[in-house]
Amino acid sequence: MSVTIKDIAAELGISVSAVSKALNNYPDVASETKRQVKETAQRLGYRANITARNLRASETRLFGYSWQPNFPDQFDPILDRFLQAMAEAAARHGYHLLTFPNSSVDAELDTYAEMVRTGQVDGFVLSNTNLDDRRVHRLLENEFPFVAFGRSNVDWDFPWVDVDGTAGVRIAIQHLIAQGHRRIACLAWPEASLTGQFRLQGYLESMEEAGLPVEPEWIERRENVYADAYAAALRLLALPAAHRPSAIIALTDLMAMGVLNAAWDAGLEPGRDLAVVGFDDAPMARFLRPPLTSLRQPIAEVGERLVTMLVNLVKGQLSAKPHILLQPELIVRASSIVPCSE
Amino acid sequence: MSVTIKDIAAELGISVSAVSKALNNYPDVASETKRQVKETAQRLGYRANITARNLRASETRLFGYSWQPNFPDQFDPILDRFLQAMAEAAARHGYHLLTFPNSSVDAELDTYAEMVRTGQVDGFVLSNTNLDDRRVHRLLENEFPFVAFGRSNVDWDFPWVDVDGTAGVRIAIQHLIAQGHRRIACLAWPEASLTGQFRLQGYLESMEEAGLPVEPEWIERRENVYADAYAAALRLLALPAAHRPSAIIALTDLMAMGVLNAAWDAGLEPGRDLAVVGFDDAPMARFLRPPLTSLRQPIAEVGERLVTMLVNLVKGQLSAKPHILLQPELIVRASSIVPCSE
DNA sequence: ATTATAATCGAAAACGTTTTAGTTGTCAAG
DNA sequence: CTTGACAACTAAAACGTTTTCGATTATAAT
Repeated sequence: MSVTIKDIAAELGISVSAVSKALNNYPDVASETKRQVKETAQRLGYRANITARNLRASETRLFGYSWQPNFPDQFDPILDRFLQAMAEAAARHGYHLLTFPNSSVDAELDTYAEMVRTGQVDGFVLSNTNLDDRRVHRLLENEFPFVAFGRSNVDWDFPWVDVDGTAGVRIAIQHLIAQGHRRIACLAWPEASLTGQFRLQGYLESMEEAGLPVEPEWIERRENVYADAYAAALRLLALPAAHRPSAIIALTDLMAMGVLNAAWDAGLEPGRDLAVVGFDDAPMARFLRPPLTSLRQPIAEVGERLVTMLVNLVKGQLSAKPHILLQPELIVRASSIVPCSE
Repeated sequence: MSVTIKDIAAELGISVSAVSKALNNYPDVASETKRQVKETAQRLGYRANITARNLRASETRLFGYSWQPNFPDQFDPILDRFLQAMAEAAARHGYHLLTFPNSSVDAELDTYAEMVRTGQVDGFVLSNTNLDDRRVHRLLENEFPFVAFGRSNVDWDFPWVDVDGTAGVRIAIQHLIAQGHRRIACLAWPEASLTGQFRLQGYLESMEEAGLPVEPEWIERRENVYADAYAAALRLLALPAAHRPSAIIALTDLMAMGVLNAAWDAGLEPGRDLAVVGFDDAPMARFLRPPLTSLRQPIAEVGERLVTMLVNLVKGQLSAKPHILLQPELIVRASSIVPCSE
């Protein structure tokens, strides 16, 4: 069918091992032979059979990436770019990406186990990790190569890249304070989320630094669901005037959309009567009404760093487990630029 | 390292071929032996080495899916669910998905060629096909298995699944007409797009059927870019009152967002002063202001059908090339439910 | 008792590559 | 003339399966 190493050997009247070594630039083959081999390989259109090479080297040059389908009304605004960044970085190193969304944690764990045992991938990229993450635990246990977008337990030593949510929210809060806001609320996540903790911490820190009080009712812990965010925002806006926040930061653009609509429905104009900040800088954030100020994650860099880390890891060229914390960028738009009219 | 077929053979004192045949339920192996083999395989935690099996069978049980990164301000609202549907269907048949976004058509073609020759995948899934699609042309030429989300030249015989854009837009227009609208505009795509042609055809057909005139200036052909859609909508809304459309259908939700914002900026309230319909039913469509009426593509079914078709194709169990046309569903929301006040 | 038939298993090749351990031949040093 | 070093190559094993073909045994039919 397709042209193999054997065909080249036959063509030149030499052995297959000579051909293989010529193609792989072994030192113990004459440069003239190398030249001839490469020339014939080119001429016959030879391409090494990946599967055979993989069997020999017991590797697959494949990385697995799994994510969990979101709730129906949710969406992952950055999956697209994340996948692209990872796939491109992988291709640069001769790897490819195997994607397998799983509907549940258990299904995901099963798939991991299956892939580890069948040797289907050389390593994994995890995302949305959390405290006591079972995937991290399992892979550490099996000593299988992986990197993670996100942190987990501090005593688990594994390579990760994360975006500094604390610093990001601090920047956003400082931006709001600079515009004169003093009553700032935070639409946070349930305590179980480590990412949520980091981001909330940024809120608390910067408020305290600015000497601003934080009323307990300004912190709403909700799931990353539109309806929950909408309801919470309505409640915040219904507070008595002296306590009503003039700015709200939401930990997701999805939640920020709930805030925007709650404001409109409460008879307020977001961007004028209420400052709103989101997180993620989803592609549609700039098209909302008003355009949404949001924290942009350097998602392409995250993907690129993760993959190169993983490549080095499987090659054994990684002495310590790197921990990389990247900084988000505040993209200021109309939803937060109007100074607070105290 | 890991447990192979040889270990089972040694454990039971039989040959590797017997073990292999037992595991694959060959008829010429005693049922008692089968039982023992399977029991030991279970006990030792045996998993067949995929690479070895692939080399033997000269297949990879991998399907390739490539897509082109969108323009910066665009986003693919359905990539997430499409990938999920495909990956899950693939997993059910023992296949996995290799994803490799490419930045240009040429890069994509190169990657295809590379993968075909190295035998890295057993087949491809294409999407966003168009007339004279070079990918389709190449793969047909090489007789390499593939299926496509979308149609192409009528004289090219290949398996595809598509969503009936013509029928979809017809439903939407009929919905608008039923609400009393008579001046309906269409924010279409450049002529080069086959999908755009199909959808526009639905507009033209249903307008003609209803005996409604179509003024040339009601058809705006623009790229699928927010700014272009916004500008076009502003122009439509600036038409003299007698010619100004009371409803606009956009061929994408992204373009529909441009229409919504143009309406607001023109001092109109979309949903009350102007009906707007989009296409795709992006996840955020329901959260827009007002919630956007849109045509929902059965994207999960598209993905599932494509993959099962491809599985049958590579297995040679496909006599004719199937052509499947699925119907979109009109999701009616506030942006179009208020009857036109003529 | 002989032969045919079926049932069960094993030996070995094959997939295409890489790599180890030689093997040859040449040439210079002793 | 021997020895050793070196360059350039080859044979063959190995990776873990699957599958063809032949071998063995037992059973049934003649």
